[in-house]
Amino acid sequence: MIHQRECPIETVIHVLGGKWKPTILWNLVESTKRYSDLEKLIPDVSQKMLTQHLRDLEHEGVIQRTVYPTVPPKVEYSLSEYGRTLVPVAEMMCAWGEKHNERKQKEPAS
Amino acid sequence: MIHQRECPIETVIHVLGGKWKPTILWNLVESTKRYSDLEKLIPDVSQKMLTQHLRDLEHEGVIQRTVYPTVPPKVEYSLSEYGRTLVPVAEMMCAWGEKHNERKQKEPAS
DNA sequence: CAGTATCCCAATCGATACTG
DNA sequence: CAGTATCGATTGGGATACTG
Repeated sequence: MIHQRECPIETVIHVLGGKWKPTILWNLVESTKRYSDLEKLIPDVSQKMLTQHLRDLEHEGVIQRTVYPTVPPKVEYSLSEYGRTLVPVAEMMCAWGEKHNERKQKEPAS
Repeated sequence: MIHQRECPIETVIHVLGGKWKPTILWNLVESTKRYSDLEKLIPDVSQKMLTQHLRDLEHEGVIQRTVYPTVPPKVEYSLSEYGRTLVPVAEMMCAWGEKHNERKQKEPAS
């Protein structure tokens, strides 16, 4: 992947743009969650995508991964302080998205 | 494509998430542009993608397409009033994206 | 001028099976 | 419990050629 991002909007889309990334984010806003919690909270996500998205978000510094070296293993995911700076952006996107969805329902023709 | 959008963030990503869509949007914020203007302003976009993205944005109601039935044809694209409601959202995304890009440059390690 | 049409490659995502 | 590995289907995007 080329890491010249002319447009910073693409950066946000890159960070948030994965099928389950927004959902993961919302779930971690409330509180820290274990891997298995996220699996239950997001029933339709495959293990592959959940793991991949968690790794991506971790790499971007948005979430933190904490491993407890116990048997069986315990891994917790939480929003980092930095990740919380993304929340207002996500909320603004969410607000526009909601209005847009309503609008599209009202005018199927145009 | 399934049009159930559980998360409205995905809606925004769907509207703005195409390789050249943000760029197209920025170019239309200033003023109305002709198809050929956009081709010149965005040299790396292929005709296929430019046309496709313009159609997408038009379908979402973000831009307006005006055809002048002259020979040769003249087609103008402009941001709709509705499309302008998306600009503040895009700007907020842009601001976060810029900071994020700076951050990533500063800490290549972690 | 403003597009279409076609072919092809790369990335994304899902399903399934397996493991420290 | 928390993953990894592999395969295959779908989608996004680029290159080229052609048209009302």
